[in-house]
Amino acid sequence: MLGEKLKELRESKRLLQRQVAAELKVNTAYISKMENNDKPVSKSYLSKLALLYGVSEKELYTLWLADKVYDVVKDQDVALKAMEVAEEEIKSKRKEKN
Amino acid sequence: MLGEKLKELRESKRLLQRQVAAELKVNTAYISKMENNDKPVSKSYLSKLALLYGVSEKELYTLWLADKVYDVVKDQDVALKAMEVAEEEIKSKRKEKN
DNA sequence: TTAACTTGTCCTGTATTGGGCAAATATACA
DNA sequence: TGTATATTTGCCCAATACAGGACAAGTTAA
Repeated sequence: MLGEKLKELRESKRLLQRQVAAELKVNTAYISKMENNDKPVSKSYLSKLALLYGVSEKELYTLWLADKVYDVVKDQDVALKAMEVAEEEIKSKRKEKN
Repeated sequence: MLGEKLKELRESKRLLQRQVAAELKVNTAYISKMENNDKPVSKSYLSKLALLYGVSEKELYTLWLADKVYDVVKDQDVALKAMEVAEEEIKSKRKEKN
């Protein structure tokens, strides 16, 4: 999800992986892997990528986090149920805070 | 969430941590930590616990997975949004399968 | 006071990250 | 068509993080 987004953004900006790689000071293989979900995107690059692509860091971070959640539950048949339970927990913790 | 459940179940069965610990062949400190969410519950114990407490392994597994999800998103202000995005991804992947 | 539970610290082993490098593929284009 | 450029893929590796506990000491509850 973050990978696809990054690819979309890069293409919409007409940038080459080579250019993005230079910006992040990594090689193109790593960029390719990020965009294809072969490697997790390192959190530390989110701000640079957001700046480069002109989107908010929050947007990228949300997708980054969604990827992490997805990794946890993918292929599990109780995935949706588990997420629902976790969601309720989040909500109830938030209420406590107030 | 799994921790609380395990504690509930144990108490409803009138078992001591010592007894459960013996069953799993670990010491009571570890049991205590599982029940208090100080340590993740090892997946490999779920079946034994389910048997011991007379509940389905699936039920415990769902809570176990919910814990994992919760760990990923807790304290993040985009938690709910991220989960929602991940949920959509799960659903769309499932549709693909058919 | 004793048994039950919790907490802090420590340790070992395994898994995961964050990459690089080289080779293989795909794409564009003259 | 050939060839250069872009991208992907496979394999590798070091560093770090995390799991799965043990143990001892501290607390709590009967």
